[in-house]
Amino acid sequence: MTTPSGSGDPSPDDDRPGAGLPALPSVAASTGSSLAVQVMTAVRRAITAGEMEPGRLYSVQQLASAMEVSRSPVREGLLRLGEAGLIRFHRNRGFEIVEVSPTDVAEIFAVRTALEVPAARRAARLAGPAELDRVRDQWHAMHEAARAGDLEAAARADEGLHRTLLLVAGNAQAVRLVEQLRTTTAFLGVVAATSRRPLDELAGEHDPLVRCVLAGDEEAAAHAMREHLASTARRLVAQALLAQHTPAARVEELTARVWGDAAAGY
Amino acid sequence: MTTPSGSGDPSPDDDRPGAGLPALPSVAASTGSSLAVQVMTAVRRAITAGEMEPGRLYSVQQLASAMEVSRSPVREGLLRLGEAGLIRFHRNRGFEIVEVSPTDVAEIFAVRTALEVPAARRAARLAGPAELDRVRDQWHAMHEAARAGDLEAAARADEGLHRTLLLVAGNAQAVRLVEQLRTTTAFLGVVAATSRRPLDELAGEHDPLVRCVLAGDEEAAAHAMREHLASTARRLVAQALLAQHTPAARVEELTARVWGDAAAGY
DNA sequence: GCTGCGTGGGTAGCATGTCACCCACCGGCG
DNA sequence: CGCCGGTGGGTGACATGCTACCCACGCAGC
Repeated sequence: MTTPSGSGDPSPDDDRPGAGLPALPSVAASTGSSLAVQVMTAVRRAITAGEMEPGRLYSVQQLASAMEVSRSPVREGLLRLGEAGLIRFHRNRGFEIVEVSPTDVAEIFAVRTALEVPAARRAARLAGPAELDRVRDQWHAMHEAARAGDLEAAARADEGLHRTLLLVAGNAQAVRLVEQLRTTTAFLGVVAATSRRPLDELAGEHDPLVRCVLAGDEEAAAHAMREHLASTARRLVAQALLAQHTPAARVEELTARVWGDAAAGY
Repeated sequence: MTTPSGSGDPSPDDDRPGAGLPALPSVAASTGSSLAVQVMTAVRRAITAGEMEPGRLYSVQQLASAMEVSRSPVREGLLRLGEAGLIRFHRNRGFEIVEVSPTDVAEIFAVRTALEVPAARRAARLAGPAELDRVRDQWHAMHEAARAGDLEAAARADEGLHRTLLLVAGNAQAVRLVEQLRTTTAFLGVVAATSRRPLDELAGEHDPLVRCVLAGDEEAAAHAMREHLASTARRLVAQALLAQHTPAARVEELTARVWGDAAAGY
């Protein structure tokens, strides 16, 4: 049993599709939820960790034996990832990691701008004391995580902050959609954060936004959110261009093309 | 084999969960794609047709035998529907059709406004001759369908028109998200269209929008799109309120609460 | 040496078996 | 008469068998 790749056959050409696949983080420990979502998490982490790369074909059977579960939950989790656009299935051939293109990133942030800028404006107006406390808490948590260098915690706090603002604005659908978009750009973000050192900077970027929301200044909050998202977009688009081996210029041009009058019109 | 429910046992009490389930439209004919998506389509149609109603518990086994396929593709399709929010699973008890709440509808249209109004503006500016032709074609198709009283065709043309405008605006992610939101409100729309007679009216509502886009008048196109979406939102929110047996008032108040300054700010 | 075709390995998709679990029902006990 | 624990049916989740299908490789023919 175990993985069939372990049968002492170190064939020199590991270039054929799906030969290597370094032992995936066994899914064993986390008993919190269904196996399918554990598989989703594991695959996402494997992608961010660079253990699975785009352009290569993997198979359900392969992952299943690597994770020591059956094919059913693996297939289920992968299908859900596929629906989210993270992987793509090729009928009877396997699936591959979808490379997030710079255009995708720019589009995603255009959408997020359209949704989150008005949300920030509304949050500044509508937030009650309890909600403001929650915003403050997550803000502090983010700075805390940044100081400790804890990437994952910082990402969680960042997500929580944006989520809270959207919730306060009162649109649950927008919360859902933004969260969905976020998972697509997530690994890019992690890679970007590890390759550089903008953790403090990233946390600090939220400061004006949070301050404006706490002060109830609607227009300033909207402006701060727009600036924050634009900054993040530039960073991640550049990262995506880099990952594609494109001569990492054209960042401004790409974001401008997709955004257009967004920055002015919203 | 076949369905076990056909074993000549017309027990009089069909009130227990999931007893009835009138023979679902067998999924046999459409061989275009995987069984799972055929199941999704079939279930959606069953919901719109009123063959499956909210508040009642159904099961995978039940649907599988009704459609004469195995449980695997049914389960797969249902999970995807669940992720989209159309159905909700109750652990070890079955699943139920989720009733689309008026709040959901209002939120969905708030999001669509945020995305589609700028898209209309950009489409008016960026559309080339070929794209304008396509817009025109779909517009004509919609009027044609309205004249013929073909609900489904009209809905397709409507969707195609909005999709084209978003595509012209250059944001594929927005296309994807709007399409996703659309499937949620789809059955409500169908019900609304059948119960009243606003097919011509609905088609005519697109006229100013299309004209402005064709004329390249950005601001007018944006304004027309906003008006169109607001009108549709009012209609569907009212419909949702009606479906919930709520004293169908408060339409304005609900949309205003969710939209807030959206109508002014975008 | 180059091209066309058969063949085999591997894959996704579907069908079916199995299990732990939850809830409704029911009979006995207080 | 009301509460309460046993029990059985039904469910989702997972494991596994099976099949049509696609693609790469290799061999025969030119």
